[in-house]
Amino acid sequence: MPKRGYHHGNLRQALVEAALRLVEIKGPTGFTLSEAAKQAGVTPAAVYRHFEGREDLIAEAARQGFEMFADLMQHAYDKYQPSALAAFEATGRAYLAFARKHPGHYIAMFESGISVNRTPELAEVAARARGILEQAAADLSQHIPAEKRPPASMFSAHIIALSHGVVELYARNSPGTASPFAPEDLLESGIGIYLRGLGLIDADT
Amino acid sequence: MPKRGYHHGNLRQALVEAALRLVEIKGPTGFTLSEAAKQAGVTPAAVYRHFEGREDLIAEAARQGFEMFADLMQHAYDKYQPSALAAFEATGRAYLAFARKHPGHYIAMFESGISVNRTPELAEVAARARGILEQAAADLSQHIPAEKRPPASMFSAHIIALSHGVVELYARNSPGTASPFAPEDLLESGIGIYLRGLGLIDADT
DNA sequence: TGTACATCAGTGAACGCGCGTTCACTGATGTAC
DNA sequence: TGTACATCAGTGAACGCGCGTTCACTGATGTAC
Repeated sequence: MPKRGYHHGNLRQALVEAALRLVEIKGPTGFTLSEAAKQAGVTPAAVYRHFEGREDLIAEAARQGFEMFADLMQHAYDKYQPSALAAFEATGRAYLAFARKHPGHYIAMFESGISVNRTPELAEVAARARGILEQAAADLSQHIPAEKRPPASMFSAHIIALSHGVVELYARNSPGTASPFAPEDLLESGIGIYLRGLGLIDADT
Repeated sequence: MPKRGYHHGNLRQALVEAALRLVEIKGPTGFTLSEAAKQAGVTPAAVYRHFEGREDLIAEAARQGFEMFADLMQHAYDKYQPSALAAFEATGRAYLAFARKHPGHYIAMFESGISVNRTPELAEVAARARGILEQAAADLSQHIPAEKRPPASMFSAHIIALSHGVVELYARNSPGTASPFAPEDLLESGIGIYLRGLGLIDADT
């Protein structure tokens, strides 16, 4: 029974976690293969037993991020069924919550410069995450009169863009860009106004 | 009459432009002082006659970007006066237009990792740009009944976030992230729905 | 249970590279007379 | 207009550094008998 690997135990995952820590603290540029190896208590060369190279390591960090992200989305979506509206709002909130809770993953996914099409696995899990938001938007779109109904994937694109913008501009510790609003409030109110604009919630709230 | 500088003519600006080109083509990481110098036909050491170092060079590129950005915003705002609504919409559109037209500047400003508080000049011009959007939002907010009027700076934050999100996620040449919508349409429709949500434009459009 | 062997995760040294930065210099340009 | 001088933009060589990657190796672990 091979309870542990050789020597280190689980170096592969330790390297991913070191990379996440680096990227979180020092930004997308701050990650280097050598430093990640050092933090995992290992020689840079050891990394090549588990990854093809620098890019492959950060891509794995991003993949794990998308996996968690998609799970979180799915959970938020399921939890508020069968209300299309509540489910849609919840997936939007889950976006920001994820960025707050897992900044390293978020950076690896969206700011590290790796392409989502780097590997089929990465593309697949990213598509899964996007698919959930689009499903929520499609559910919601049922409640809009067919003749004035814009495409559902447009809704989700709007919400993703708004969420991403809030994260990048207001939820980062950019010194001096301090907004008087908490990112959560900003996103919540923005989504609220948007949904009112779709005629899906009352105007007098 | 010193019509030109020594030797090169206007190395300072040539270096800024080389940096912009690099950052546009190879991303925020792709810029190096040495490469910028090389592209300007000059030794890396020459850069130090005009800038304190690498950071100072990219910061100047960002500063010039914010200057143009603020001018563009101001122009969009002025052009559609006295209609608060048209002016607000126009500043939103100007955001995306700027990102499209000056990708190098945009990257230097928002993706290069330099802080807007690096120098007072940079902070000042960034504040000027933000101020125009907030003014447009404040004008607009006059048209909302006072008792149900959210703070104006919240409007502008929503629009900035949405615009930034659209740029980052849909207006970049990220292979495979291709959306079925043109970024301009996405932003236009998003702002439209948002303004409807504020009760500022008719619901039946 | 004990021993001989095979596996392979991690080592340590080395590589070539481009980076940002420094320094004494040189030589083209502008200026004073 | 011509000459001597001062200025200072850009040079070229050098630096120390950390990077990603390669390679032959070693020695701990797992396995066969």
